Amino acid sequence: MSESKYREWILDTIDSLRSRKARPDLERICRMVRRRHGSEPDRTCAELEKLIQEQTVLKVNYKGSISYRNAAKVQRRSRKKDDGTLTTAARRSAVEEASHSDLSNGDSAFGPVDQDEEDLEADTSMAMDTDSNADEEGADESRDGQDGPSPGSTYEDAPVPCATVRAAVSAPCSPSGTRPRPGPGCSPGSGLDCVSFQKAGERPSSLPPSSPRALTHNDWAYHSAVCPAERQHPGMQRDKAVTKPAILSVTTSPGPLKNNVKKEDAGGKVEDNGLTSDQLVPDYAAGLEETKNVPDGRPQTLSLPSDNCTFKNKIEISSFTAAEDSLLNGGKGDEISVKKEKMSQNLLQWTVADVASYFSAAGFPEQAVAFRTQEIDGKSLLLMQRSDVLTGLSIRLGPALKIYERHVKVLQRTHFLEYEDL
DNA sequence: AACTGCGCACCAT
DNA sequence: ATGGTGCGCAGTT
Repeated sequence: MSESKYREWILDTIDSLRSRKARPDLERICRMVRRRHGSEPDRTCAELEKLIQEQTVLKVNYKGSISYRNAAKVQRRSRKKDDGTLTTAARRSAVEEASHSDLSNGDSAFGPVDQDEEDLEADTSMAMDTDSNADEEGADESRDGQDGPSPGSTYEDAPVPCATVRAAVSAPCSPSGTRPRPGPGCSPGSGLDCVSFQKAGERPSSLPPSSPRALTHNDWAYHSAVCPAERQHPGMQRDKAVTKPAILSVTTSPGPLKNNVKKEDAGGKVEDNGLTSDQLVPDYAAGLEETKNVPDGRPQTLSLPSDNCTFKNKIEISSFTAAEDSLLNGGKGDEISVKKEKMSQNLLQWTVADVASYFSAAGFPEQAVAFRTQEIDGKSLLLMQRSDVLTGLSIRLGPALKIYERHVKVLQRTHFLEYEDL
């Protein structure tokens, strides 16, 4: 219950700061939320993390510092102009495209990437990664059950990652000095630090190695969504030991699939990059760290066995979707089918949060909100019909069509096929 | 002291 | 050229 409230508060705050031409950074967001609603910075920070994970809020690195964006707005803006001019059809795609790109771009670069389906897929997969992170979120919010690792504090996790990152980078967080102080309440030296230090700009170099989605341009940008590692970050502390696994899982998702499907591009790095957002920043430096753990930085193909997390399933699903497309082009199906299996089974267990995260990750953060609002969980998703998606969610036709055709339908088909087989 | 408004330079497209 | 972003500073609460 408080979650939605926080979502509102935070998005509102971000909008507010933006309109004031002030950078919507952690400190300001926390402060404003506290002032307006009396919420403690720590809590705000934690909630913000969740929003980032579900991509309701995008964390980006802009001009050397971290900023937070209202995902919904970012999307729209990106091609407003075009919209007006284009035909309905065109508009539609434009919008969609925009959303995708936005997701990845996060920042000022709401890229007008109109590539096409391929991009979509790519984005999707990328996004998925994000989801994977959501680990905690899934557990916490939806609390499927078993997994909830620990009642722990979500927010605590954030700090850790940062610290990690910091270490990796070697530069302490405060360097820039631009920012007076880390965050209001969000654990001192925690997420904020990471951020600030990252902005320093050195990060880029460190990323390259293994980070799947190495950032390519601008600043190094990574984003929770983007970085697989992220999920770790949430639970990093406790998972520390499991760090690798997490990574793996990540890999499992989009990256791997892709790799599997198209091994051609050796490295796979290329693909990732494409998707990559310019400035999305993953809070969790964990990602980096993880990356580091893996010496060769090669895409770890192992699939993570852990089935405990719901995310994983999610990820796979998404991957699957993407993979499916890839298949068309001639990929290998074995792996996919396996994933498919997992995914379909899990679909029934998806919670409302899982569904929302899925669509956010798939490049439809704005529409994901609608799914959440309508309380669509995995079971409901299976029952959705075309008209439900197109008109029942009150979302724009363009995204709705794509969501139905590329995601809902695919998920349903996969799910039911599985059952038939069984 | 904290908050707000905004001109203007930056940056990406 | 266009448009988003946010620094830095002045005004307001």
